[in-house]
Order: sequence, then structure tokens, then C-alpha cells
Amino acid sequence: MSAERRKFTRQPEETRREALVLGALELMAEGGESAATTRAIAERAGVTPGLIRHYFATKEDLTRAAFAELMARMTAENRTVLAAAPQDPVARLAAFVGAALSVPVVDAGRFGLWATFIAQVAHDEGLRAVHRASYLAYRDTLEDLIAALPGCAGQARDLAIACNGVIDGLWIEGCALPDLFSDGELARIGLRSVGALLGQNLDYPGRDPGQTMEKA
Amino acid sequence: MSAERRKFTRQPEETRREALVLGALELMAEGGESAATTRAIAERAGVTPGLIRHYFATKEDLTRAAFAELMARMTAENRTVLAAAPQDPVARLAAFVGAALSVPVVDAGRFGLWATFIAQVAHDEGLRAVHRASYLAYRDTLEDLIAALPGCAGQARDLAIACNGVIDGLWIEGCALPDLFSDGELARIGLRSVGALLGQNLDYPGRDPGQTMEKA
DNA sequence: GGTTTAATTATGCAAGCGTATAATTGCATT
DNA sequence: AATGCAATTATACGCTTGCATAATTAAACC
Repeated sequence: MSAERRKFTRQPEETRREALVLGALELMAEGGESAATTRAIAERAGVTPGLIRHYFATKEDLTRAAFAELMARMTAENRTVLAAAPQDPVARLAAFVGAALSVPVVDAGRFGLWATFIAQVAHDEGLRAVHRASYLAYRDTLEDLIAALPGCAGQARDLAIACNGVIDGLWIEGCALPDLFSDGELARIGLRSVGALLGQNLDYPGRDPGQTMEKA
Repeated sequence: MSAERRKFTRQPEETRREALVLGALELMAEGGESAATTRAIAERAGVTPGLIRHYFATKEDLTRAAFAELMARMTAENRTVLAAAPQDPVARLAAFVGAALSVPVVDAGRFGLWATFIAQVAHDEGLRAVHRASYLAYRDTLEDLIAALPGCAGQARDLAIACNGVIDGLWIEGCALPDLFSDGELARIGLRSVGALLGQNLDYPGRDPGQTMEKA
């Protein structure tokens, strides 16, 4: 038992920032806004509260960074889904919508996180900017997918807004009240809804194509 | 200037509870969860902090009561809209959807309030129960409206879930990022989307009925 | 291997929080 | 007009919060 153990190790700035941001996200997911105190965040990150001040001018700064990180992750996840998706435009869109309305995207923890930030967006200009950028990025992705569809040429913007709306709405309900929906039900409804909006059939592969929003 | 002015007046329990709940809602709408402190709430209600404890066992209790009140108001507002709506099922649904996606329902303050509560729903069993009940009430209203439509008989539940999703999603986006949409745009998109989902034409009265989701 | 420097910790403070408790006081009752 | 009681205020306690400041100390440098 050496009496002179190191009391701490120095780490590159990036590592520490990331650890702090991660800790803040974890805590918010578990206990909401009020659970992410500077002391708790520091403990999660394995450092002392004072270090937060060294890397972030204020706690609000750290919060903004955490929100940006969260959104970046969700965007990256979307990219991953699309990268693994087929090339056919219809199947591609179906894969995107289906993923957005299934686990692990539909998840109570993730929803809690999103809701915590969204609630602050109303009162924080910086957070609103992050939200705006990430919303537009998502919608643009959707718009591209829609524009590639036959017959959706000139109205892709409005359709993207509408589809984004359904996806968001169903996602929220599925996350907040999971016991109200059976397995795969939300994805099924979402696919059929987006299909109805676009005049396409997005049903699960293997299903015999019927008219949109009709029959089970 | 009489030196013996009353220091306070006694009020019936209902009055005080209402004032406290109202104060809490106002503060949350303005500054989020953290702005609604016991002291601030008491000041809004024109009483002393100690009185909160007299009517609510804990602050969490007051918060739950405030959420229930908010939801009750929104439900009442929906009823008002429907009471003033025409009898024709299609026009009736259109009025309902249109109202949900126009001012004053689409409002940054109201959204901030909703978001603040939704964020806590993830971590508070009592709030979740309130949320669940109010979500189902809204969806049921929608389901009734849909069931009255020609050709939507057996699948009203799924359709109601889908329509509820679009409305919620568009409402959120309109509230959180109002500058991204022009006047009446959200209502227009919402009406056309719900119409597409249901195979109906819900366009504004006066417009010539075209196919769903086509042309402006 | 001593020196320097910046990363990290240690300590503390002022403010605000929720809430408990006891002292007031308006007001209905008689 | 005196009494009793519950509504309301007054006061204060213990705790936590974000943040500032100064003391440590790991590790890069020459």
C-alpha cells in the first residue's frame, strides 16, 4: 500500500468536457433538470465541482453544450439508420420512419431528456437556437427522402412538415405512455400514416400491399 | 391614514387554493420549473409562503394540482370549440383541428407550461397519471369525431392515434419555433394532413375541394 | 532533476430553497 | 362585547445551490 497514490490525473480538455457533458445528460435523464446540480455532475464525471467552472463559464453553458451533444447524437443515429437502409426510395423512407418509432429511439429515458431541454427552450435563447438547427436538420433529411419519392416533387416542404409532425407526435406518446400501445403498434400506425400523407404504401415488407390506412 | 388597517383578510379555502395554483402556473409559464418557488408563488397569490403548507402538504402536491388545473382548462377549451362548431361531421372535425393549430392554442407561453410539466411526468408517478387521463380524454374526443365520419367505422382508434399525433407534433413545432411558419400555415397543413389520414377533405370552407394533400 | 505551468482540488461564502413551528389576528358565534 | 377557533403571518432552521478564490500537484519542459 503505497502512501503516495496520485490524487488525480490530468486529462486533455476534450476528455473532461465530454465527461462533464455526459454526466449532465445522465443525471437529467434520470431525475430531470433539478437533478443535474454542479456537484452531482462533477461526481458523475469523476472530478471536483470546481473543475466545471474551469471548462464552462457558467452552468448554463454546460447545459447548452449537453443539449447540442444530445442532438448531435440523435442526428448521428439517423444517419446510421439511413446508411444501412436500402436504396429504393419507398423502402428507404419506411426504414427511417420505422426506426424513429421503435426501440431504442422510443425510450422513456430519452424522452425525459428531450422534454427537460424542450421545457427550457422556451426561456433560453441559446437553447432555442440549438433546437431550431436540429429540427431543421431532421426535417431536411425527411424532405430529401420525400422528394425522392415518385409524385411528391413540388410539395416536399409541406409534406415534410406534416410527416415530421406525425413522427414527433407518435414518438412522444409512445415514450410518455408506453403501456398504452402494444409492441410495434406505433411503428405500424406511423408507417401507415406517413404513407397516407404521401400517397404511398410504406407497410412492413412481407405485408401484402393494400390501400393506405385501410384494414389490418 | 388609519393606523389600524387589516393585515390580511380571511378567504374560503377554494379561493386560496385557486390563487396559489394560478400563481404557480403563471410563474412556470414565464420562467419554467425553477421559477415557481414557494416564495414566488405565495407572492403571486398575495399571501405568505407559510400558507402554502396550510393548503398543500408539500410543494409536489401543489404542482400536481396545477397540472390537473391546466389540463382541465385545455379540455374545457376543446369543449367550447366543439359547442360552437357546426353539426356536419366533416366541418366539425375541421373546426376542431383548425382551432388546435391556431392562436390562442398555439402559444409560446402555453407550450412552455406544457413542456415544463411533461418533463416532470417522466419522474413523477402522480403527474403521469394526470397526463395519461388527459391524453386519453383528448384522444377519445377525436375518436368520436372520427367515428362520425363516413367510412371510418371500424378503425377509429388507430386513426385517432394518428390524428392526435399530427396535431400534437404540429402544435409543438408551431409553438416552439413560431417564426418558421407563416400565418395559418400550420392549420392548413394540419387540416390537409388529417384529411389525408381519414380520406376526407377538410380544407377551409370556401376552397374548392381538390384531392387530399395536393396543390395549394 | 529542478522549474514552470496549467489542471485540479479544497475551502468557503452568500443566496435561495422547502418546510417546520409558534405567534398573531380576522371573524363567526354567542 | 367577550370568547374561541381557524386562517394567516412571522420567524427561523437546516440544507443545497452556483460560484469565487486560493491552495495543491501532476506532468511537460529544458
